[in-house]
Amino acid sequence: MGTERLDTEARREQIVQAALGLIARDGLNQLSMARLARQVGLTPSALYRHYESKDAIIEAILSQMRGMLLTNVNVVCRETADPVERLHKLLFLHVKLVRENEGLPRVLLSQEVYAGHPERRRMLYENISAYLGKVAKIIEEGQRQGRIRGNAQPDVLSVMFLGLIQPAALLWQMSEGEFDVTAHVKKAWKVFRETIAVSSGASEQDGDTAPNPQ
Amino acid sequence: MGTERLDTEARREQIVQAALGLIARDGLNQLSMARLARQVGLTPSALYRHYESKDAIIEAILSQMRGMLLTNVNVVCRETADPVERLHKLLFLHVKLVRENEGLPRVLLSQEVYAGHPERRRMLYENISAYLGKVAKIIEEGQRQGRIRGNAQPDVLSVMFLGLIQPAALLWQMSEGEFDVTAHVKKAWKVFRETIAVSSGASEQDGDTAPNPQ
DNA sequence: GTATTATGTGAATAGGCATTCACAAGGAGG
DNA sequence: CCTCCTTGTGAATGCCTATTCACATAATAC
Repeated sequence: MGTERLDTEARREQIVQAALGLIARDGLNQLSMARLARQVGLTPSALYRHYESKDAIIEAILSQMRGMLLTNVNVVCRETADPVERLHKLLFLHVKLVRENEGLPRVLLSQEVYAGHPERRRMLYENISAYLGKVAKIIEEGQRQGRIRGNAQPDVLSVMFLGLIQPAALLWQMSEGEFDVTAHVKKAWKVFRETIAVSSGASEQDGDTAPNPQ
Repeated sequence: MGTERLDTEARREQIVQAALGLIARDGLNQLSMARLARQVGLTPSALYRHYESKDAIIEAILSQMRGMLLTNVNVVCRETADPVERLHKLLFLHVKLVRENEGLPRVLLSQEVYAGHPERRRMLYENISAYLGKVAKIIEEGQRQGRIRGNAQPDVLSVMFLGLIQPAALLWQMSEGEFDVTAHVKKAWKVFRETIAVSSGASEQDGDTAPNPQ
């Protein structure tokens, strides 16, 4: 075999990465220990030196995904203070994430990951809820600042926000790249921005509507 | 066994229904010929009297789903002529469909159905595209009638329309019914209606804004 | 009636699956 | 050098999978 000995920490990382690649290419239920082992250049049994079971590997994948999503939120919150701009940046970071990591929606939306695993299902739901909660927080702040219209609930808008990407990502994957996610999301964002913007004119230009930055 | 002899036409229908039920409960990759056979009260080998293979069964399921989606479009087009009301009704028919048929999103969004099947992938994509195309047609007509704002492309709005349901359906399934799809879609529709409505005041009431019907 | 066709059964096949275990060899500490 | 722990292998286990085939029985045609 390739048989380059690696310490378990590096191997674990390598295994998760390889798994994500395989899922991206062939889908989740095509992921087998044998294929995964071949991908990292090991024998199937060697995988058990680093992960207790296949389930443990999947859990590692889920954990990594949660990390990626929450990282995006942190990034946009650090980069800008404007709530609308935060949503804007977050949207396109999400698109980038999905484009560079096809395995992500394949796992998050597959509904096969948590078929017989109640705790895993609950964990996934709480991860997504956490993400949506942060989006809602951004929206809420925008409403307090008067930059986002107040006559819509933040949690409803946050789910609609997710709806800007999710169907587009699906179409993108289904069409094998034929459908242009980025182009669609750009246009959809434009509509959404006008939707959430306060009615008082300022639709295109960022201006002096926000008095205090923090 | 249950062994009530049925002609192949009735059996085929019964098999597809049972498969949908199993998928709804346990997910697609838990669907096996053995389980399916037990569900309809037959032996696995008996299934091959009515379907050539497991793939053929899955294709029958996909075909049935396309039928359900397109039926909804036809229903709303027969029930009302108003484009906005058509979208409204279609949205809630879709919710009803998903709620009564959990297997539908589990197949349509699973990305596992078409993993190694290029033609099936293409077929699914064309089905969804056809559905979205019809939605876009409705929107386009609304724009011609002056009931829907013209400064957004119908195809973009149609994907956004899908985005009103899809993430909500996902959350509903993930939370095992805890997340209230219907309530969310109601609120999301309200926002979306205001988004697509012509800016000239008439947000709630149907008015006399449209000069020529065709 | 008999012959034929449609629908069912049960056993068998061949392959993939996750997982385990006895063993080998590298690398570090003494 | 010897020892121990870590990381690898390859074979084996038991289970589940889709599919096939020889055979049985119900219904239908003549």
